[in-house]
Amino acid sequence: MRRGLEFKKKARVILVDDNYEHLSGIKELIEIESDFDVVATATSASVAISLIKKYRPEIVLMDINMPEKDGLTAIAEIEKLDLGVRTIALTGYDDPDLIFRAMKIGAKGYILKTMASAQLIYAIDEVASGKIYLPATLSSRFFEYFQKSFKEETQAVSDEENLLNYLTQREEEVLDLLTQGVTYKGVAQKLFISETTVKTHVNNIFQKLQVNDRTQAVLYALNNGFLNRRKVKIAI
Amino acid sequence: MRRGLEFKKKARVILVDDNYEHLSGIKELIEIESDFDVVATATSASVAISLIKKYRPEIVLMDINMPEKDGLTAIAEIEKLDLGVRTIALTGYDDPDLIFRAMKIGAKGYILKTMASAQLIYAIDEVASGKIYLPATLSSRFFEYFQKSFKEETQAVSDEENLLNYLTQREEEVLDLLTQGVTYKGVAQKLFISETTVKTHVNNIFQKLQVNDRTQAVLYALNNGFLNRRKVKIAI
DNA sequence: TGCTATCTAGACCAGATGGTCTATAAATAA
DNA sequence: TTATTTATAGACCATCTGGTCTAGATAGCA
Repeated sequence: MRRGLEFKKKARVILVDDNYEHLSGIKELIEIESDFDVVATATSASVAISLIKKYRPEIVLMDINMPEKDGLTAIAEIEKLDLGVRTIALTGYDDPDLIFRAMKIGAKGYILKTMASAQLIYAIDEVASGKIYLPATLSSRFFEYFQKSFKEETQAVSDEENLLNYLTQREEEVLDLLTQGVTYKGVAQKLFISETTVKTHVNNIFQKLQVNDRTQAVLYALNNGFLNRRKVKIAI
Repeated sequence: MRRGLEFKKKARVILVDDNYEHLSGIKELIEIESDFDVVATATSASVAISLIKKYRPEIVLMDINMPEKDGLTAIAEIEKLDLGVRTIALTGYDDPDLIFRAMKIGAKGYILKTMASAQLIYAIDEVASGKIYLPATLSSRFFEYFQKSFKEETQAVSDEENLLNYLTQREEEVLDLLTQGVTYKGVAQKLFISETTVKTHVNNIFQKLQVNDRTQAVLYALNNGFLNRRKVKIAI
């Protein structure tokens, strides 16, 4: 009874694991070691989702590695339901990609089955109180992955290689409009220049970016940071 | 002397903080409470960078809030140098946006000035040994921010609103090629169909996506998750 | 069985796009 | 001053793109 006397309602929990033995093990653990209320258990993701709709628990402990519908997809679905249910991913693997994807889709915690039972209870406690919980080791792994994918995306081309840097001011303005799907005629009107001038600029842009048409130019611009002062992509 | 007797080389540290009192305070703390070697200190980011080039320390403790060049920019520059220096951001603010940006550009840790000195030493220890360290509270804040920005991007449009979901299999294939900058002729060749058929598909795509030309179609596709099974954008 | 959706493809045409060449004015750098 | 860069714009032409209409083949559904 870690939390002892208190006024807050006991958090209700649903457990999901395709392994029945493991399921009852965790159930027992939680009931003995904490004052959380295990309102239901499920051995498949689809059953779990209907139980969640029925019981509206605060917390769902979801095994990631399950046949049929996997846990990650299930978590995504639960998040989409937007019932305020907070999901903790539970798995045997500390694969950073798994961790990243789980956190991405909205898991509020991620713990390993090999971790001590106290850590599991602590995690539920933290998540139930509105926090997001990742053990330090997993957090570290997550960030390595996070930074790595970021680096690959952003440092893929240096300033000298980024052909966008060779565009003139006016060419940038034209390209900016092209990336918004504006036609030549539209560009001409917006910039108060003739359509032929637009074409001249566009041809220069093509040459500088080494592309053959507007679509490729737009794609080049989007992929090479033309708007990336505001938005950044992360490889998944 | 937390680490006591050991064979590993003492990690060398450079401290950066525009406040000189604070700087010497931390220096003293590190020298008394740990066996790290403070090889240099700096009160500005630009001085820090030259010191880093000179001393090649393992660790840099960088204050984020400084006049002139701010700490985040400095960290980004240090990362770009690619000297294997591991930087820890040190600041008074637990603003999730700051944390996110720091981790994004490659900071290996982020700690608050208000945190206990033991935590600072622990953070250096962890980072020096190759890990990434974020205290649980900051990590939690980071993830909230991370998930929020993610949700905004991906759930901006529901499935029913996402016109991409109304495309047929074949139309998706065509659009996929268009988003790679392929011409109609190219699409025809790749899909082994006539150019007229491509045009028919493209026209249907335009109608379904309610756009007027290929560029707009490509933009719609990119902005509405056409590739988001692989790549995901995060608002910064 | 008939209805519907999907994929295929042709015809015809207007207009948009892209390629190339030339040329002028203004600003800037050598 | 001269050369270069940038922004402007016209001419000419081939090709690509997009709009509309028709239509056959196939598959699935009611």
